[in-house]
Amino acid sequence: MTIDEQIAFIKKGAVDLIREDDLRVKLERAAKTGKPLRVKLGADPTAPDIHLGHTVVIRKLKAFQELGHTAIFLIGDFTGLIGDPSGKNATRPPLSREEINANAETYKKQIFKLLDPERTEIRFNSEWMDKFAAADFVKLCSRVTVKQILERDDFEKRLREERPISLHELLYPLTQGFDSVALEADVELGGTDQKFNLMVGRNLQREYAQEPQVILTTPLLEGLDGVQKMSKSLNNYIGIDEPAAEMFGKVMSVSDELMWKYYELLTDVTPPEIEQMKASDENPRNLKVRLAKMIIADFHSKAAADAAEADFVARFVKKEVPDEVEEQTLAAGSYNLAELLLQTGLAPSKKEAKRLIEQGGVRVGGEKASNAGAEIELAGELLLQVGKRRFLRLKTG
RNA sequence: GCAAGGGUGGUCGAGUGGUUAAUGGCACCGGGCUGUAAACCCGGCGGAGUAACUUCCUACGUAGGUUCGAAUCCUACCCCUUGCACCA
Repeated sequence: MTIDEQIAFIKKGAVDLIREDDLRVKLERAAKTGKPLRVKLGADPTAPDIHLGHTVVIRKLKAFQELGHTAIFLIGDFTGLIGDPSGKNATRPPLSREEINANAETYKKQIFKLLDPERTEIRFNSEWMDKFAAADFVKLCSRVTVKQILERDDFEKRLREERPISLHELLYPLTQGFDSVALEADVELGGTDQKFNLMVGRNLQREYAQEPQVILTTPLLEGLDGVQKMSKSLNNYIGIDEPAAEMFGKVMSVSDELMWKYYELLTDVTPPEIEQMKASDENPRNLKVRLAKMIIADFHSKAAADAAEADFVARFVKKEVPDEVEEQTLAAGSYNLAELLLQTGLAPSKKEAKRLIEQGGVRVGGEKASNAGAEIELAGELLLQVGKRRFLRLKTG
């Protein structure tokens, strides 16, 4: 790839690139000297449960890696003690070393679905911050002015609204910025909400006589609802550990409109190709199927993607029973239907079981059940279905 | 420590003595329709028992109290937010 092509590849879907010229210089030098760039991405040490929203920026890290550069995945175990100021959370309870290590392992397991472990450094900022004496910290603080820190939007806003800001919150951007100095980062990635912190890193590096890092920010990805950002707490996310079939269904439930953004941020399809698809009169459903399969292939495999599609078609389009059905074994005999649903976990309570039956959502052996009090004779195999997507094969034993 | 405001079901948020398992939105579940687990429409959405229900139990921060009756009033306590004071 030429340098221009590399830049285009890196820029795709990004919001800020500061500065493109600096990036060009760095890329050219790396090409000439053969010395890869050090590209940093910071993460919280709290329970990692990566979803597609997080992968937008991770894919950028991957992009650099594919161009031959070094990915640095920084786990902010020290900064985690502060917590990125959102105006809401104060100091967080410190995690134990064991918890941090366990979380780091989970991170690795998840990010290596995308990244190449051979070319990824996993680092912790406690590595250098724990060695910081109070005097060192004072020195660090002397490198920036209060005014500079208060420029951060949410600080500025809180100040204006006369809401409190704890002193330690001001230290967060500073500490994160210093990580870039410690790591000698050439590039730092982050979501748009990280822009200020990334800029502080740039400024601090200048203070410490390093070449300032290039910063690249990525947009927040909307979740399945198409409105709010993808997040676990809003339950509108697709987790990268989810089964392929689950991912497929979730992607298919994304609106036609949002599908384009997913193409842009979650695949390597180029902007011209995306435009071409938009212009074609292809059924959007088929384009969405393609999207779903690409995403699944990243986290599972091509084969799993094909299987997920087949399963989806069978289950929702043809309304067939899927190939793989969970099984449970019960003693032969007579069972009250509502109780059976409760016992097998298909319904959380008897009342819910009755509701499901009354609303026509339950099938027993393929037949729609209408009587919640029905006695079911269990001998041999019996297929239970609740709704369109929950199946259970009962066996006697 | 003082003062003010607040703690309601998965969530947000009404309700300020009596059809209150508690309006409404969101989320979620089932059904219909469809190119889709989209949109839209319909139904449901604490639990238990019943053939059924104007049945029973549990629930509005915690513990008591007033009352025929309280999420709603009183007392104590806990927690959250904000301001002030103390300190400097």
